[in-house]
Amino acid sequence: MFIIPHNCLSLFLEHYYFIMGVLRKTKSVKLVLEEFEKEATAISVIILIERLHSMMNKTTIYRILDKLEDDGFLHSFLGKNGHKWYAKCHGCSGSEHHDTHPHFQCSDCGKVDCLSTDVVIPTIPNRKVDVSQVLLQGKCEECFI
Amino acid sequence: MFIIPHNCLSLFLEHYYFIMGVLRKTKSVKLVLEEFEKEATAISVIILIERLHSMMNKTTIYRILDKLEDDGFLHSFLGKNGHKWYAKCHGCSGSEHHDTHPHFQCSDCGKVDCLSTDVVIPTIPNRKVDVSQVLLQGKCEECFI
DNA sequence: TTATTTATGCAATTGAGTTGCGAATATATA
DNA sequence: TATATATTCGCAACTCAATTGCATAAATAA
Repeated sequence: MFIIPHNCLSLFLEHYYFIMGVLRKTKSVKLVLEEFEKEATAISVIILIERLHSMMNKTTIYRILDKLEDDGFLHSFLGKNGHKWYAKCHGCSGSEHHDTHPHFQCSDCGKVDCLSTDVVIPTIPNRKVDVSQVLLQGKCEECFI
Repeated sequence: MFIIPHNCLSLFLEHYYFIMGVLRKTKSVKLVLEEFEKEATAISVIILIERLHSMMNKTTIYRILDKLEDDGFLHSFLGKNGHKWYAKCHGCSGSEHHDTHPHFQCSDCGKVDCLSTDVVIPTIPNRKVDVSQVLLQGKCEECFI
């Protein structure tokens, strides 16, 4: 794995172009990647469309997010009302996603973070658990007085 | 709490009518309750609409489910594609829901169960966790060879 | 530069869930 | 039992996230 300095847009892009299965270096892909570079937290598709709608079509956004997830660059999950969110992956590849970490959504401001704290999933008799989706809701650091 | 024999429809209904804030004993409410009496697992709204569409309108189903949840008789959660599921509550009241148990969705047959096994949610520094939603996915007892 | 492949924009569509409103039905009152 | 009145229901229209098909635009290969 490469270590990408947090505010280096070009390296971040290069990293993606180098590692992943992108076929064309388009302006749209660059714009979407930049949003995730700027943002430490997760971003919902709705917010992303809102931010980028003057620069690209929502269909394009959906398609790029799909692709970035396939490539192991982003992972997706559902927020509290079933809407889709995306966040950067750490240590994932195109062939496998390693992000079974919980997500935390603030009930006040709506912000969503990836938590590094692990949630221990108990083994269930006679069942095989492949994926675990944990969404915690409450007050985030800023809304928690 | 009353103990309701599992195959006794009338007692099940009476229990609801006795405990809850239902105002009218309608045929529609009875039909929905009977579906949950028959079924040990959770039921998705989509399946419920499919089953009952010849007997009642989908709007009515949505409204009844809403009400039964308010009354603490059912609890709801989102399945893997963000669609709503409902299951019977155990030990909930109109004022408070006690079902923070995980749900298990089979990736083969799609069935969803409530698990009694508890998932321990770690305390997160500087945050207050109010709600935890845990959805596990894998193979259920029947699809697990 | 030109040919070829892939990505994008646009418009239309899908499908879960919601809303407003008039009609039907359950319960209360006489 | 008949009538009043409050709640519930059905229907149609709507909202909104997400998807699809197809013609056009843009990126890369030749």
